[in-house]
Amino acid sequence: MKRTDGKDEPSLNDRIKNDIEANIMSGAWPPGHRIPYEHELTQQYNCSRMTVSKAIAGLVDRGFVERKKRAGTFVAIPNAHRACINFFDVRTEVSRLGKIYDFDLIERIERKATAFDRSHLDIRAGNILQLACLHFASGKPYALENRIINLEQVPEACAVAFDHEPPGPWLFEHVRWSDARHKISAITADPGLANILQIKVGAACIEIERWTWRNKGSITYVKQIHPAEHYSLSAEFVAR
Amino acid sequence: MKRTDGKDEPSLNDRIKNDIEANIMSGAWPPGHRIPYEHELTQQYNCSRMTVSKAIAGLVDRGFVERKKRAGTFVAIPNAHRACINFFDVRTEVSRLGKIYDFDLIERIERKATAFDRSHLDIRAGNILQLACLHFASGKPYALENRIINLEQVPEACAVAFDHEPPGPWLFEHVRWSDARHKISAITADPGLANILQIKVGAACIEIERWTWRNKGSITYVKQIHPAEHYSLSAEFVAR
DNA sequence: AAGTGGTCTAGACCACACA
DNA sequence: GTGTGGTCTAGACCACTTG
Repeated sequence: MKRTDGKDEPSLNDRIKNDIEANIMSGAWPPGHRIPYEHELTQQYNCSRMTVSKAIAGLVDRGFVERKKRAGTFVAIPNAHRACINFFDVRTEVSRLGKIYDFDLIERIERKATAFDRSHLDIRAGNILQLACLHFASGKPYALENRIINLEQVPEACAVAFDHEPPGPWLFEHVRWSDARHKISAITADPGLANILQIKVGAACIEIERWTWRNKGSITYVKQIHPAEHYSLSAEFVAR
Repeated sequence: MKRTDGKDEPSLNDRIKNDIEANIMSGAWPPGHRIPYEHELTQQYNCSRMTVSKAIAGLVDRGFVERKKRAGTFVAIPNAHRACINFFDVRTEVSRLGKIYDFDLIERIERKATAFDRSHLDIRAGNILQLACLHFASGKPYALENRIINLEQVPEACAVAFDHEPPGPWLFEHVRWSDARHKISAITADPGLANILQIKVGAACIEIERWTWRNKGSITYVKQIHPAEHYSLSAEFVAR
């Protein structure tokens, strides 16, 4: 079937997708319910199987249905839902808040990997670059960042001073990564941290640790500590 | 999509995907680089255009490339990366930790929506169900949960006592939602909270708030507070 | 053994953005 | 105009799984 010219906004496979999704959302097709076979939808929409397959593939990607060979396609039984956080680098984050970004480079050390570095970067040996910096939003401390970079994976970092450009954006532009793991915790400020972040001792902070890989090679480990008073994370739902 | 976890032979479109991805990952094709035209890939892999198109569609979904009509397909310029948290209900979460789950229903109130309820559920009027419960992991307080349910969207909840099944799993099974927003913050325990969670006053806690909708209808708002000492969130990278 | 989804082909027409 | 991606067809063979 050719597409009827004129008033066709959505593609046919989008229409099929939406129709099935509506049936699931309304509860008409509860979890575990078998949706029509592909060949039935083919007849119902008077289209080829490829089009039906593409529609269902989209629903599979979003976790609405599961395909089982020889049995059919079924409304998925949700057991978890997924929430996504968009992590921008701190500079971008502060800009998006409409505040003026600044940062101080506190420490920049190039050295052989210590036991700490080896465990956090999951490497056996090699040289690393350790960086510490304090990010400001309109003059107020916004986050303390401690980072180590695996120089075997990112040798170019040796040549960068990081006194004018923070390491986050630089890495964003220079290194492509394939995997990252984050750990989000809550801590209270000890006197040293409180002094740096200009908050009260015992104040709540959010700690974000991130390990980053390109394929199997560890790129960087970073720990960012934010005063909780003016910081929270927001995450949006995605089905899958 | 076919998940080739084992020693499966990858499909042709998977091979094309992986080849392109490898070129992007290695840096051979930097951000902004135009990847080969579809008809070129068609020749290179000796396959039909549909197969190439399917491969590229997968890369678009994962945020690796962008297609532009009349111009070609280009390596995407990353400006943020996305991390996903899998939220299970607390009962499942505790079970997955290998601990014994239990909970106490502290409060169950059915009432007309107050100003608090109306702002948190984004409704003008109506009846709501307020629930408070304390979750335990092997006998230790694991999380304090405060929840309100919009009875206009979930009238069946009226008939449920929630003294044997916690509200999270019940909602999971009975209501399908389309959108959710989460806010993750760090707080310190005041004396009341410390007493309930059996932690020290001033101890760090992670607070997770969640607003849930089905299409435009607000379903539930929930706030969970976890002692930070034994709790953190982990998030995995997804390109898009 | 039968019927499902998984993948693929070799075409086709279209809208669109750029030259 | 021209050539790109966007979508679709009407078949086909295969692997898998379950009745």
